[in-house]
Amino acid sequence: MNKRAKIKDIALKAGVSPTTVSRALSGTGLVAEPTLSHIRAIAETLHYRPNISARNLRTQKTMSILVVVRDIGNPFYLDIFKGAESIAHDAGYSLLMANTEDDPKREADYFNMLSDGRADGMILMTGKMPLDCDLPHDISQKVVVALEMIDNVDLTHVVIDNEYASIEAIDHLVSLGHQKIAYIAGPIPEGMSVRRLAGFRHAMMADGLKLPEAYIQQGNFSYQSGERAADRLLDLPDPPTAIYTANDEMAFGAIRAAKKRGLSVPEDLSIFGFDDTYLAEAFVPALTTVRQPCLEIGRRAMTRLLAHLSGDNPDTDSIVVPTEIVIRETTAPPPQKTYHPSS
Amino acid sequence: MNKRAKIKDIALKAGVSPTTVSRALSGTGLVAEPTLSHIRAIAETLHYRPNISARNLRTQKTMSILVVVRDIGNPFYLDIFKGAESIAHDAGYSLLMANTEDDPKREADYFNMLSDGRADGMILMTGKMPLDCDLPHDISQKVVVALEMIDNVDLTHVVIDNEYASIEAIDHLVSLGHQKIAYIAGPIPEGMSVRRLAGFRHAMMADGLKLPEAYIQQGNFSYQSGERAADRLLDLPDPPTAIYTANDEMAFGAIRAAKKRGLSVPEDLSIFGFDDTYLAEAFVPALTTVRQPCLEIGRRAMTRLLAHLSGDNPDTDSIVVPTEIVIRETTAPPPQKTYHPSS
DNA sequence: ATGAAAGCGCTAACAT
DNA sequence: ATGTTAGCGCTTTCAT
Repeated sequence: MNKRAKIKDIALKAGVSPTTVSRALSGTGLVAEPTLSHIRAIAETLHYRPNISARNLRTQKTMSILVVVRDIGNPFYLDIFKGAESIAHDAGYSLLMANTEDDPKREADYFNMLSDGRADGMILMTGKMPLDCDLPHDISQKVVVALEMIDNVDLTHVVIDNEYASIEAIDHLVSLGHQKIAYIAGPIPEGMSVRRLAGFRHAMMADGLKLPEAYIQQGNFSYQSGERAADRLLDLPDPPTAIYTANDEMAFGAIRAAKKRGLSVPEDLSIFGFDDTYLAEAFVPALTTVRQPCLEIGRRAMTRLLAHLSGDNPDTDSIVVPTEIVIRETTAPPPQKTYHPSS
Repeated sequence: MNKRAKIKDIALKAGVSPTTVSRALSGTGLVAEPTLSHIRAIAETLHYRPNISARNLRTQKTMSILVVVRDIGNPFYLDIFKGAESIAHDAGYSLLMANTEDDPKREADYFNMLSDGRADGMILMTGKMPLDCDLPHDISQKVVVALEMIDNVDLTHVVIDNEYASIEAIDHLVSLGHQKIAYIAGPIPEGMSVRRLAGFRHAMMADGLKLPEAYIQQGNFSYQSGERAADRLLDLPDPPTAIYTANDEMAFGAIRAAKKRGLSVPEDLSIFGFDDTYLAEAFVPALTTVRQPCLEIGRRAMTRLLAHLSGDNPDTDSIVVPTEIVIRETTAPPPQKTYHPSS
């Protein structure tokens, strides 16, 4: 094996200048036909492959995009990755995994990578801007925010309408006859949790339902916290007949809490999740939930980012992708009034 | 905002040569003390950050690693990513997501990226080598195979002992009193599926149990296929009292099949999964399963790869990481039979 | 301990 | 349509 061929070698062998070779190979359409195919043939013979670092240095691009999340171990991001990856790959871009673990140093690191030209753009899903780092001056054309909103920044956001989603969910429960509906919220004051809670309050009010404060319990998105929150709810003197949760995992926890005390889901207690994660469908009983179109979020975010990078669309207006409720097996009309749960 | 400072600017301001600046900043220890801190101070003032493309071009490195999977949407990889990322990040490397979708073209693409110097190394989890591409001559120092084995290649493998894992699982079921144990396999002839099936057969034989061929059903790792396979098993004239599955999702499907026909898990039927995926624990009932130490697999694979890249350890001997069985709520002694006395 | 000079491989301005 | 020239910003001999 010799060393790799470079443009110069091809030029020499083809009897043209390196420039012509470069032009021929990158398909600028500025090279006449006989030369073109001649060059291509030689490149083929020599197994030519461009040196990417050299190109990157010259063009000031890297053809890679940072995808920044809090926890790379969270399955929720998977479809977003997948959607973003498919768009990026088609455009010749690669995805760089960026995992902040909520560590401010890491958050800053990844922004520095952007400034350093180690990546051309970023899809930011941590819900926060970093401290202590140089933001690129053209940040609005390099960063798209997805999933979690960040207030007061002029960046494109790709998000769902958390409030509307809650209204749809509650409306469905109400249409089944539920009046005593409780909510298990995510950690406050995180933006997403706050908005979903607001949506719930809003929906309950719009439907004219009573909402005792004890009907709002807080979890941290883990199934364990959902189980504990549901325990508190079911211990209430006047427990709810339906529980709406801020994510699917807490819904799974709530199902566990119900089963533990001999309650059937959905006969004795309805459960409504949020996210339509992987396995919501496989769960027994299959979870009724709000579907977030994660593939779509990933695609839209990447599409907009690429438009920014190519200068095709500098707008930073937000993109709201629609959610839909998916009715499965964990919701049903409330039980008839009895003192004891029926078997 | 001015344009970014470069080494030359610092050199000018510090009254030294670019060479000295480079040496000072990369900590080679070849610069005397007064100069050193002087240079550092100026770099700080100018917010100097090195141009990575230039460095890459010069050093022929990129400090990034390809992580190649069949389907980036599969949650199973998450902890492997996480483990690999933590090691890589500490060493200053970034991870490039590579998603093959089982497309030979993509598989080749990612190897080409390696050859092209777009990435320094690769962790390969697709279980196959690509066709139609130039493999780097020093491939054994650039590629580590994880999770799925590839036969006849001289590359480091980081894998679990699928056979031993099956033996442990079956032994547990046997110790509970089960004799009629069926298996839902993954797609044959994929390496992983073949090995787990072999392990199951081996274990059944070792325990002296009868194994009718109908007790081995095949799925494709989806929960739906698990449900269908379990249906076939439970329709048998002499159905099993325990089902062992090649992954957790198919186990969830089997639980669904059982519930559908009014069978309780684990009272009427025991289910034993494989992987200990996310949610195995949250499932109701919580799934008894074989835990694959994915974080560890990711860490070990990356550690070895970095050792290869730095030349510290050129060995390609395989690394076998231990599994363990996790007993939760889906396994119990088989139901009593009036005419079959048991423990 | 520091500097001068060369060059990694590519592409883009500016000719012709 | 093709060539000439220059240079992206860094690191690394090789000299002093």
